[in-house]
Amino acid sequence: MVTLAEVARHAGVSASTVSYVLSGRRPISDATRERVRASIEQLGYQPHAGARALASSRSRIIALMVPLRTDMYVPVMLEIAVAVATTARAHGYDVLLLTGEEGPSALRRVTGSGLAEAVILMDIHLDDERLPVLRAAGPPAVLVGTPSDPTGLNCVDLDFTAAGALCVEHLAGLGHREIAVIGEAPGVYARHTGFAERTLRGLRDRAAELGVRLLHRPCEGGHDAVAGVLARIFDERPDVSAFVVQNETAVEPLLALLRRTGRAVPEDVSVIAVCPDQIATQASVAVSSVAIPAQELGRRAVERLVARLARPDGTDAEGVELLVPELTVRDSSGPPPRRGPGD
Amino acid sequence: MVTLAEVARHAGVSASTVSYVLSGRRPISDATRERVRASIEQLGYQPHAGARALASSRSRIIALMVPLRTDMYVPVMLEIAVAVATTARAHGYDVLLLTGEEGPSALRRVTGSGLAEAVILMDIHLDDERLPVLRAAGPPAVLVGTPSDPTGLNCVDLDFTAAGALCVEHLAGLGHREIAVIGEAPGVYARHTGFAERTLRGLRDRAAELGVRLLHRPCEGGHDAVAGVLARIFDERPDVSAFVVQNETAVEPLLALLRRTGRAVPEDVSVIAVCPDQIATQASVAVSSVAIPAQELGRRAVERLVARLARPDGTDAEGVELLVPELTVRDSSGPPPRRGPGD
DNA sequence: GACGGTTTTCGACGGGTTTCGACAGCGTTC
DNA sequence: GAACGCTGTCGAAACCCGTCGAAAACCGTC
Repeated sequence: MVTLAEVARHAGVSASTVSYVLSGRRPISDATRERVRASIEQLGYQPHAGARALASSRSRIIALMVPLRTDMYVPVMLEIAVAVATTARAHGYDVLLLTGEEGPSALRRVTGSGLAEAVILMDIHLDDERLPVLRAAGPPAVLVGTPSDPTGLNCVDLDFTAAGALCVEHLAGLGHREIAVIGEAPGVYARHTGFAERTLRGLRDRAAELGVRLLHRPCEGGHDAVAGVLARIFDERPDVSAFVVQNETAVEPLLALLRRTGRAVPEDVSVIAVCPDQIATQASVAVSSVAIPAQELGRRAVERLVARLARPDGTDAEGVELLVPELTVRDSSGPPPRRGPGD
Repeated sequence: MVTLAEVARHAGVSASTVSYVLSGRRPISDATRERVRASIEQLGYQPHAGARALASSRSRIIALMVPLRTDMYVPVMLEIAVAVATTARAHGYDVLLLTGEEGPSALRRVTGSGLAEAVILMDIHLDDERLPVLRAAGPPAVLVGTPSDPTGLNCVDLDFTAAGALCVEHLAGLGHREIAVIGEAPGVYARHTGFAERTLRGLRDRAAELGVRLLHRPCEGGHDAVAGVLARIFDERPDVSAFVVQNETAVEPLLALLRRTGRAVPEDVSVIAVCPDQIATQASVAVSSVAIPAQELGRRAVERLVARLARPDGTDAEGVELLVPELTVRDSSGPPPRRGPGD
C-alpha cells in the first residue's frame, strides 16, 4: 500500500505538504502542488481511511438506518436509500447501512466508536425508541419521518397530514360525500408509524370540516386481503363512492376487484392513492395520486446533515422540513355517479 | 471520548492489557479481566473504529454495491441488502452501501483506502465492467449473480438456468406444447443481466429438448405494457396455453388481462412465475412460482466472504455456488384445455 | 537459586492531520 | 545598507488511538 510518506519522498516534499495539497487547508505553490499531484497519480496513492478518521476524528461516513421489515413501501425505502447514498457521495461521504434489528444500541455503537459522524433514520414511529438516544448528547441526525414530538430533532418528511387533507378535498370537490380509506397493514398502525397516522389525521380532520363521512380500514397487502376489506366496506357503507388508498400493494387489487364487481373507475367509484408515481402510473387505470417524493426526501436529508456537519460550531438548525404534497389527477377520479330516484 | 488509555488507568493496568481483554488474543487472569470489564462498563468505553482499523489494518466493513437503477426486482434487492446487513452484523461486520453510480472506481476507492475489506456485488451483468478490477489484485469479493466467465471469482446465485428449465418441465409435464415467456424490460437484456439471460437459456434449451415451442418477449412493467405484449403474443401464437413470467410488475397485470379477455387461469391458460414468494402468493390467483431466495442469497454471500476473510493465508475458495431452484405449485397452473375438433 | 509457565508491561508501529516555527523573498524605514 | 516586518511556503514533530512483538515481572517448584 502506498502511504502519504512515500508520496512525499517521491515528490521531494514533506508529508505535511502532501497532506495540505490533499486537504487544501493552506496555500501551496502551484509548482509544488503539481509535483505532488503527479506523484499521487503515478504511485496511485489513496489515503488510508482509518488513519484519516483517526487523525481528523472525522470518518466521512453517514449511517443510514433502514427498517428491518421489508413488508411495506419497499420501493420507497430503497429509493430513499439510493438517493441518500448518491447524494452523500456527491458531498464526499459514504453511507453505512444499518438495519433496525440492533435497535437504538446500533446508534450508540456506530456513533460512539466514531464509525459514523451522523445518522439518518427511516421508518419513524410516533414515539420512536431511538429518539432518547438522539436527544441525549446524540450525534447529528436527520429523521426521514416525523415523531409526535419533534422538539430538538431534525426531520424531513412529506406533509402527510396535508396529503390526507388534499385527498379528501379533491374527492369532496368532485362531490363525494362518503369515502373509504384503505390503509396500511394493521401492524403499521399498531407500531404508530408516523406517516400512516398523520395521513389518517389529515383525512379525518378535513373530512370532518367538509362534512364528508370517512371510513378507515387497515389492510394487509395482497389480493385476498383487499377483497375481504372491500367486502366489509361495502357491507358497512354501501354508499361509498370513493376510495383513498395508502398501501402500495392494495392499489392494483382494488382496481381489479372493483372491475370484477362491476364498478367502473372512475364512473361508479373514484380511487386515489398516496403512493409512488410508478405504482400510480403502472396500474390498470392510471391512478390519481399524491406522490411520495422518495428521492427528494433522501437528498434533503443528506443535505441537511452535510450542512450541519460543515458548521464548525455544531449548532443545530433543528426543525421539521415538510415537503408540500402534490396531487396529480389521472384517470381514476371523477364525480360520483348521479343517484337515480330508485337507488 | 473515552480512550483505551483512560480505561487502563481506571483499571490500574496497561493499555495493552485492555486491548487483550477486548480481543482475547492472549490469556488474561480472571481477576484482571473482570476489573477491566468493569472499567469499560463504567466509563462507557467504545474502541475508536478508525484507530482500530489503522492498527489492525482491518476495517470490519464490507461494501455492498447495489444497482442504481431501482427499476427491477426492487423487493428482492432490498431483501438481499437487508439480509447482507444483518448477517454481516452477526459476524461483527458493518456494511457500506455503494450504488452503481460510481462504477468500478468505487470499488478501487473503498478498497484501496482500506475503508472496506471486501465487497459484495449485486446486479451482475454477463460481461460486467467491474470484474477486471476484481480479478486484478482485487479485494475479496462475492458476486450475487453470475457473469459469463466466473473464473477466479466467487459467486452465489440461484441457478436461473435450472429455474428456467424447471418452468418448462412443469408446463410440458402438464401437457403444454406452446409457451410464451414474458420477461424483464428490454433494457435488462440489453445490459446482459446475468439472471435474465440464464433463465432464458434454461427455458429455451429445455423447450428444445422437450419439443415445446417457446416465444420470449421482454416487457416493461405496468399494465399497459403487459397489455401490448400480450396482444402481440396471442397474435403471433394463438395457441399459447401457458405463460412463464419473469418480471415482478407483470404478474398481476397479466392475470388481470387474461381474466378480462375471458381466459380463465388455470383452466384456459396456465401462468407460472419466477419471482419472490410474496408476489406469487399475493396475486389475485396464487401463482405457481420458482421463488427467488433473496435472504438466502444475501446470507450466503456474507458467509462466504467472512469465511474467506477469516482464512489467514488469503486463499480463495473460488467457485460458483448455485442454489437449487424450487417450484411451488399453486393455483395458476394446470393442464391445457382440451381442444375440440373445431378449434 | 535456577527454572518453566503464566500474566502483564513497554514501546514501536500503523498512516494521516495539524500546530508551531523556520526560512525566503520583498518592501519599508532610518 | 542594515534592520525590520510581512507574507507566502514549507518542514519537523507532536498527536490521534489502538495493536502486537519482545521482554519483563511474577508465581510456584524442584
